[in-house]
Amino acid sequence: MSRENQGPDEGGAEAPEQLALIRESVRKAKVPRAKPRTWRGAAVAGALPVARVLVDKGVLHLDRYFDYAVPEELDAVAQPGVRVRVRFGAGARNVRDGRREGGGLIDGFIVERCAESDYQGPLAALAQVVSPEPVLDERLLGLARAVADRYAGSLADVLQLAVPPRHARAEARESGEAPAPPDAPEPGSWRRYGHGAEFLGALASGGAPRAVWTALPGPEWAEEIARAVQATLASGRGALVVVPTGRPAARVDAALTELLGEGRHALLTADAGQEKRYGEWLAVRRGAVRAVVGTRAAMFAPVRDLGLVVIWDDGDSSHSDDHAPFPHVREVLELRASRDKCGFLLGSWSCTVEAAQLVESGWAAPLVAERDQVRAAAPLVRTVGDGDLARDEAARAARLPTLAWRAVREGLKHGPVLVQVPRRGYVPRLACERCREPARCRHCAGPLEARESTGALCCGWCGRDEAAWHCGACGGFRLRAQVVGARRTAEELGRAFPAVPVRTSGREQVLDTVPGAPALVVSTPGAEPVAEGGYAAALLLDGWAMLGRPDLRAGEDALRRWIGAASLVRPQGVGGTVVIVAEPTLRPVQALVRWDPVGHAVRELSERAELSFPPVSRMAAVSGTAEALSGFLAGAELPPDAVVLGPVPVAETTPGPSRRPGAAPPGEHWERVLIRVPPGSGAALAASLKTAQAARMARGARGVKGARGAGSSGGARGSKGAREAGAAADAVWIRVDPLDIG
DNA sequence: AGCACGCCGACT
DNA sequence: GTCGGCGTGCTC
Repeated sequence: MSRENQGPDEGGAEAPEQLALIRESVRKAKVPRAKPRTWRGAAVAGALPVARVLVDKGVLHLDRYFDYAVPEELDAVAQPGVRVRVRFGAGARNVRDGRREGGGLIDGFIVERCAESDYQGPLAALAQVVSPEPVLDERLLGLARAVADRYAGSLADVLQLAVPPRHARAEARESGEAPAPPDAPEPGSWRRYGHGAEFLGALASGGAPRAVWTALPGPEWAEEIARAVQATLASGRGALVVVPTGRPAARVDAALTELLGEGRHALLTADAGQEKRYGEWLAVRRGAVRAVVGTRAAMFAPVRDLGLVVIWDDGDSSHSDDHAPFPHVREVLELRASRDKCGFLLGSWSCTVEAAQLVESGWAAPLVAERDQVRAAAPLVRTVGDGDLARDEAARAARLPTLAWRAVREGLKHGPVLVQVPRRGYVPRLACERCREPARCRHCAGPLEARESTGALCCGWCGRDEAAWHCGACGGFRLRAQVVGARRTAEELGRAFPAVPVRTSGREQVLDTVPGAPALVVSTPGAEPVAEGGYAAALLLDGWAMLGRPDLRAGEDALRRWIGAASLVRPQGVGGTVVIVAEPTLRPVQALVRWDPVGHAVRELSERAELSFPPVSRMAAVSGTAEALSGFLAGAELPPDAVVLGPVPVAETTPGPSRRPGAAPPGEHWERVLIRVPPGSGAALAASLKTAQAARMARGARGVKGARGAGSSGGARGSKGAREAGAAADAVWIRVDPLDIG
């Protein structure tokens, strides 16, 4: 049943403007098309009087547009892409005595101007055009929609990531003119790679090459990226570079300034203020700046005539957005490269399984150096395994094997020495030092943990203290336990090498660079300072801890972090040495010794294929109460080749600073299924999940609380009885490409 | 989410 | 008759 408020003057041939106010609702035969009009009888735009608006209201509407009438006075500014404010809500149609009540003002974007609407009813008018700046052009909208589809998320959620909040002062400033394109660069150190010069040449001549680039260790990568950008600019196109954090962003920024001069590129990072951020973004959108380097939010930067997208170090978890629908920079840039037919460059010292897959599928070409180039650039890597440690009683007590000791002492004669220590709290699980049997609670067999505060042993499941643990398998009573933090390692090393300054770099305080003079630099992974002239040596401690995590990516991640540290060390030709304390038979350790991250990734990839694991198969996780989950699955029309794994109980909300999205709210029991589809069915899976979710929302199921950020929780649980409790219980969380599997 | 509509029981 | 609680459905 439709409830049209058709006025008496309805359906005639009168001009769209100057329509009388609608009074009481009069039911009439359906009129095929609604005429735009405004409530107070104000005039509407003559041509294209309907504005199709994307209302920015989260998960509610999924991907629907709403039509509004364009008042005459807004005709000129109400162009596609501009931000608007509109009345939205049930109250908006409460028409009595010509007064509209309720229906608050909310933000939206005009997506399109049309001659008529297919909505059968009177249109409300745009309340306000916030600014004439067309921030959401067709390209960006298309990309946002593709990302929403890929991740089974809502368009509005993606737009929140893609369009920064407006800042009026920034908008008022002129952005200036785009400078003339620079000359094409010399290949420089790109010559070290088989097809490096060729790749640059293709970019400079307007081509769209796609490459997975395994960067040689050392500091040249930033300049190499800058040269690729310059080559793209030389072709008259724009370029976009996304790096994981502010530090590498600063390096690429410096390299671009060096190569292109000031003012030819924008730096888009999270720590800039809103005004600066929006100003830079606008300069990019307006075409005044053609090159962008930034962290993950920059992946949506509206670069004009995009010719190249670059992602550096795609294995870094910072590339995964932490807002719904959790898009990953690599995936978004892949979409951009495909949609805009532009070049694509994925660079890393290491290699993810996903990168290997891009090469294997033929989507991108490998961009690698010859073996002798690798040997010339990489340090010498030596291992200290369990066997060596066992034979090395004295060193064991000091946690520093003889070989490592010697490498440090030797290195310190020639320059700074890096010591990489896993972060505290990076502990996998406690195990018997002698036989490696995991340490379990004698009551419930849960994993034993060391209490944060006291270090005392307790059970991670039942919480009981364990005062006198001994190994059930071999009777040993020593645990291989906590990773010693960077600070304590620094103290120990300071005592061992009293004449040498010791510096630490970690989460709280990250050092950017250290001088080339002899010093011990103790750092957690990812926080390693760059040393002037490179480190003379590096020591990678507690490798077992890095590998011990119950995660599909543990091996790949460990190798990435080791290579990240080892890449800061001088080449072996000038004495650069790395000592890693880890079992030399383990695959990632061997890959480090051989400096073969690609081989490692390729092997992982084939194993994942055999096991039907991502990224070969695509997975999605759906979580909620048992009831909501079964209801969702019953209603979903999954692709025929989908396999549903589970449900299994969701791990209790982890006690920690950030509650993981998809974890059960406190006091609720949630379950999770993983849904897996074979290669080629990923899009169908996402579509079916989105459809099922939309259908559920349309019926009573209330939106997922906190879908827009992990924070918000329960609401008015239990207060108003079944309705609200039922609504919360109905909600399910959907995450395509969940991170924590394995 | 909000909000209005409408159905049904209770009461001046 | 009419008031108001709450279940249902819509938002241009």
